Amino acid sequence: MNFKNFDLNLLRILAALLKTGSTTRAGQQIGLSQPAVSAALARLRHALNDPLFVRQGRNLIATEYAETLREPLIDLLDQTEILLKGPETFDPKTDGYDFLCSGSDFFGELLIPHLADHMTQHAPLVRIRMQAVVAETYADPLINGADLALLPAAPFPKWVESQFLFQSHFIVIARRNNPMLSGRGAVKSDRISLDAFCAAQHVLFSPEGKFHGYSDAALLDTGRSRTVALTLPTFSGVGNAVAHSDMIALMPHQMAQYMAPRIGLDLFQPPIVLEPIDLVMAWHQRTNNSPAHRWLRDMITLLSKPLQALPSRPA
DNA sequence: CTAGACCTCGTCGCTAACAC
DNA sequence: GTGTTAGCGACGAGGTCTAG
Repeated sequence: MNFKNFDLNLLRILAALLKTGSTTRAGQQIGLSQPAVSAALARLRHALNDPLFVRQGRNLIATEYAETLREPLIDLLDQTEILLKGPETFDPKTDGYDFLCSGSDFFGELLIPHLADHMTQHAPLVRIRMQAVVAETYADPLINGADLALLPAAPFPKWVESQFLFQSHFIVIARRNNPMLSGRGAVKSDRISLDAFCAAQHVLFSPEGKFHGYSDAALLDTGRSRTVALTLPTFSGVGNAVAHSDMIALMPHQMAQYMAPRIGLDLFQPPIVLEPIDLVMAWHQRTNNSPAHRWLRDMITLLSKPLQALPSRPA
């Protein structure tokens, strides 16, 4: 036989014939008419160079060769069916999976600890590698193999799926009793004056090391500008730099409220209107139907809900 | 009940045009 | 250069009918 030309669909029909011993019943079992099964049997006989079945009264009796095929063929088809179906479920209690996630320390500080807690209790065999965002475009982590990227909403390519998680407002952070601000009449939790904002040196979160953030464009609309003296690739680095200097920074309100009591920061409303940013999770379309990936996305969605509830005005 | 004759229609492979 | 889509013809699977 020539395996290259062999129609593997005939194996399904042969298995049905072996099970039923009748072209009529085999057809009923697999959804073909009797003549169609008969024709398929003729093709099988020609391809395998064996009569396969000999008619005996009202039944077809399998030849010795056909009998040798019975068990391995049925096993093979059962295994093929399981293979093509793929995993239908993911049980985090018993199934393992290694995920690669990409996101800033904003997520590392505020979201991942809750995920870690959930993993120890409910998903002991799941492992997550969290990598920092260092990317030219937001789709880069997914191109480079990340299963999930946590990042600001952006115009993603068609092959990227995304889901909104929560919104974040930028607020100003400064070290406690920063003389640059207290001398200018700023009161904690109040709106910082535009003059004080522009006079201060700024720390900027920028994984790419750029000296311009999205707030600079908004500032430019008012005809003013600021001085970015330092950029850092992590929000915790920005917070610490501000806590140990007279520099100030803009920071997502959830992160600022998390860090303020820990390292001694005062929080202020910015002097200009800054549109809130949408934080999303993004993933490659190829993992849309993966039960394991869906479990992870559901967990991220669930655990990020408290972050949406945090008020944007400092207390 | 099987299997051959004949018919219909879907699929496959090839080519060309087009988009990126 | 590569991938996608449309158009076309050839082929074959599967249907009905029917003889054995």
